[in-house]
Amino acid sequence: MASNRNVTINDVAAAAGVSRATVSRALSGYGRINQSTVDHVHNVAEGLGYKQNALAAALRAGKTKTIGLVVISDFTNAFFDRATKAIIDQAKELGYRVLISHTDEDVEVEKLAVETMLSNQVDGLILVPSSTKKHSHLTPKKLGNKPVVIIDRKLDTPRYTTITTGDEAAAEEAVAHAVENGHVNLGFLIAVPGTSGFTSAQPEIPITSVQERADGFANGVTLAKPKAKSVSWLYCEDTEEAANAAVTSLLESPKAPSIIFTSNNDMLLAVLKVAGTRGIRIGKDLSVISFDDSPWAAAMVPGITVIARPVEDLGHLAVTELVSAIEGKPNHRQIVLPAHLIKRGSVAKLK
Amino acid sequence: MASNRNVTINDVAAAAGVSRATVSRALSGYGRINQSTVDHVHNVAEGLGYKQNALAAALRAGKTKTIGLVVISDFTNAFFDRATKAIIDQAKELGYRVLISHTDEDVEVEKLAVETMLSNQVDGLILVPSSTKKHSHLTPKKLGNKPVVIIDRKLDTPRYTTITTGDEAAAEEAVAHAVENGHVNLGFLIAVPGTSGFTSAQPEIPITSVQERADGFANGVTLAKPKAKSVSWLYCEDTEEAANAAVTSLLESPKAPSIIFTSNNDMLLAVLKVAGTRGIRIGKDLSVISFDDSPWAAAMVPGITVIARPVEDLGHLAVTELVSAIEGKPNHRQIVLPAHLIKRGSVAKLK
DNA sequence: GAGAAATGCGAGAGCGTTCTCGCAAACCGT
DNA sequence: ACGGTTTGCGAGAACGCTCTCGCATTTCTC
Repeated sequence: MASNRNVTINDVAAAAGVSRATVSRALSGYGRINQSTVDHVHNVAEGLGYKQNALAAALRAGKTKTIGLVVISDFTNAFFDRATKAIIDQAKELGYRVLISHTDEDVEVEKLAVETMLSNQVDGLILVPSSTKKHSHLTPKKLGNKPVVIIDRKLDTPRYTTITTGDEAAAEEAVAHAVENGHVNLGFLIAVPGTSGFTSAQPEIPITSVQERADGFANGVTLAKPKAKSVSWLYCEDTEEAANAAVTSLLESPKAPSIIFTSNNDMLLAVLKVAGTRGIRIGKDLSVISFDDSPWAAAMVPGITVIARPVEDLGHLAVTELVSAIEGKPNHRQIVLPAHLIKRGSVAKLK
Repeated sequence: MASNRNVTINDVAAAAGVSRATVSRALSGYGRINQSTVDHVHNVAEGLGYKQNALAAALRAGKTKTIGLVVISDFTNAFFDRATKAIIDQAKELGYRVLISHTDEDVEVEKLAVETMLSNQVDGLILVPSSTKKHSHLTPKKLGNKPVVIIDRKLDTPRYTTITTGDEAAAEEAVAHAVENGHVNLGFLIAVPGTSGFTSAQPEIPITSVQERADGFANGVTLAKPKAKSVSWLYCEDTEEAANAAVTSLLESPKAPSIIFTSNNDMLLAVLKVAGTRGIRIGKDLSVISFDDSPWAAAMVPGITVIARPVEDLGHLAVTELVSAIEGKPNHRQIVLPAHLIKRGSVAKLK
């Protein structure tokens, strides 16, 4: 049985015949030290299989080189996986590790997640807040005055660097595109966390990005040149069952839309599924435009016309901004990255 | 400007008029202590906004309550996101945090990732190893004798608890299903990391799960009752370009298959895309069965027949096993979770 | 009510680092 | 050759916590 204790800096010091301080200097590369000692210590350390204890180093130095990521996660993961991967990769690039926690759009879970992060002494936080308004647990004081970057959505009091995507303009563009193609019966299917089932009366939308999408759609309708004949709005719980029911109701309505705009991929899949079951052909009998691009939306026949958001750029930038703040350049920027329409085959040309 | 230092256990001790030891006892709930003191300390701690420094606690106690996850990540993320989420959630359930790192099927990256994990004193590791054979950096000694659970694939020397899915049997079943439906011209498209472009000669497959899929397909062919007329094998780099080229080559071959089996979703999407471009209808002109289920495979028209792997169960179980080992019940189990065929509409019934 | 047992708490060491301080030796300029 | 500067390194404190040990006090037992 091998010795169970890890080899520490003391062991290296003893073996190299120098002091702890010198070993630390040699390995961390700071202070005044002779190059030959550095080499010697390195060799001894390697020989012993020494690995720094990041915990002890962090405790002493007061920085962990770790950033906390508190993120939601929808069931098709259009945002979560891509953003997460981009964040982890860019963090690694800049010498940081990432601690990840989910909140399923639940404020209490979010509060706990943040506390765990702080307890683990993360150097900074990237947050996808679950609510625009309920963020009393996200004050600078409660966050230990650590750098914070908010992504994907905004808080109603803009206190931190925030990076979002230009969903409103893109939604508007999507409606214009539909109208240009002769669609005058428009359906909108908006996923709203906290809703139960679905409703046509607009509920309070706790997420700014979703609100912006709804606003963008509404603007698009207002601006439409040949005035839209019928417009149906449905606000829906973000579950498969509710989404399916909502789509069914939309298709069975007397004023059934010729095109449905969906606010995320969960809703899109419900449209695809229900339409498929009923023999309704996408891009012919029914058109659809959805938020968020994905490999499968591009590969389907016909390809789904989507509003693509630069999710990787967003994650990448979030880390860059955060690390810059951690390393002493605090700034509260409000960044909006452009989203854009990718036209594929899911919008039929009517008339 | 608020005091920048965090409130420590010393501050609580001073404010409560007791010793550090008592505060620790009160908050961590161990040792002999009066209930009224516990309450008092809790109140004071709360009043001061005390938050434990997990780093210091971990350093002293020798356990971090953190598990390291080293995982690959394919571009359609059929495995990564679902497994990751399941792992994080189950870890949280059991009181653990998760540190995540990617290896893009690169052994060197993997080595570095593992070292980072160890430096951060994770209590155990969950690994998706990038190579069956190259794992000299994964010896128990190099892993600090920490508990390890291998998932999704095996090492050639089974040293750790390993959880995989029964891909071979499921692949066999898939071929049988195709043959039953009259398919005798079979195409197999296998993604093999490390391959350049695509080739019909079987390269060395560094990943056991992929090897098992290939074996299962081969068994299926051997067992086929009405003997298969033509069988084409293509081994392909896991990139979009290579996959598209491979599919094109398969479709243009004189012995073009009536059904293509794909070893993952990346390959499936290539089939879908190329077929779509050429006006070939899935489930009619061309059939397809792929590994890994996903919401979109189910929602497409026709639905894609897939071999579904219990990815969430796998992640869940991995954490449970790992934590059990961390907490003193070391065991080296080899667990195989069943994969199963989900029949949807992408397999045409011929003649 | 006296001895034994149990209870509550403080002192202090130690986890593995980093980093300031100060001292000795080496180097410099004139 | 001598004061001054530079260079290299060791001593030791500190980061915030846990946990053993031992002492004082309370409670139990007959």
